[in-house]
Amino acid sequence: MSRYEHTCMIRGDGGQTIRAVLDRICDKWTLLIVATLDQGRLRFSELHRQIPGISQRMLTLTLRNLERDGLVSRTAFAEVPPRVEYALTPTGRSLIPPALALAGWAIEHIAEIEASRAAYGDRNG
Amino acid sequence: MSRYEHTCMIRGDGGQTIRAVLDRICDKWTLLIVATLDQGRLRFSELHRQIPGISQRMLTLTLRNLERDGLVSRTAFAEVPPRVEYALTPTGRSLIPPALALAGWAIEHIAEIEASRAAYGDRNG
DNA sequence: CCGCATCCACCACGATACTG
DNA sequence: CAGTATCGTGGTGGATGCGG
Repeated sequence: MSRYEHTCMIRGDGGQTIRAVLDRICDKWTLLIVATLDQGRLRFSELHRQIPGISQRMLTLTLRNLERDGLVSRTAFAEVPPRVEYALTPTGRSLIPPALALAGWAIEHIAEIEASRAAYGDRNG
Repeated sequence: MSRYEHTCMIRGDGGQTIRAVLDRICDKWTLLIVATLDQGRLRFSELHRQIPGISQRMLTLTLRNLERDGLVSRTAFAEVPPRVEYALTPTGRSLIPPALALAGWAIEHIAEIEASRAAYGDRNG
């Protein structure tokens, strides 16, 4: 089976499936949160500390979406002060390997991509 | 080396590298175009036909960005009527395997994600 | 055939302030 | 501590029409 036939996995249904997932994981913070939770259970404030630049709002929103999609579990404790812990579900953990594949590609090629972009910017606007 | 240490590839520099790549490939059409070009050289109109739903504008825009980043090469022929062919560069081809990894995950888990989403929607708004 | 220009709707995201 | 509410904004992408 050629690689071209494999890419039917991507083009398959007109891109519906792949794009459904891209819409899910390709926002600004999702992958970062999933990678951070690979450490294990973390509290809201710990996540907030470990992910530089994220706002409370986006952390809350992204975690809600991840919970809704079954990638992250949320456990609230009835204490004072309140405590909430987040952890990856098995489905969430299964996202890590393909995410690492993508990250590996990123690290390997980001330099030449930016070089090409700079060169193109010189030739044009 | 534990998997947690691997995820440092993602969290590494505060997410700068991984997000630079996500910003590049996670728009609506990039991955679909790259997968389609895995067949080989294709003309503009052939791409337009093979990717259902894409507008001329977005096809042009996305191809320009891919060319700028060195993932796609563009060859224009001085003919009447005009003919332009697009093909993956080696860098562009190298994106296919990680993209397939992600697509594989998508196909494997999209059903349970949507089920979880539906169940969540029932429990809430 | 291939593409650019313009206009416009939407929404992801950030900043800020407030609550149990 | 762990959120919610509200407002403002830039950018993405769709529709349409024109140009080489």
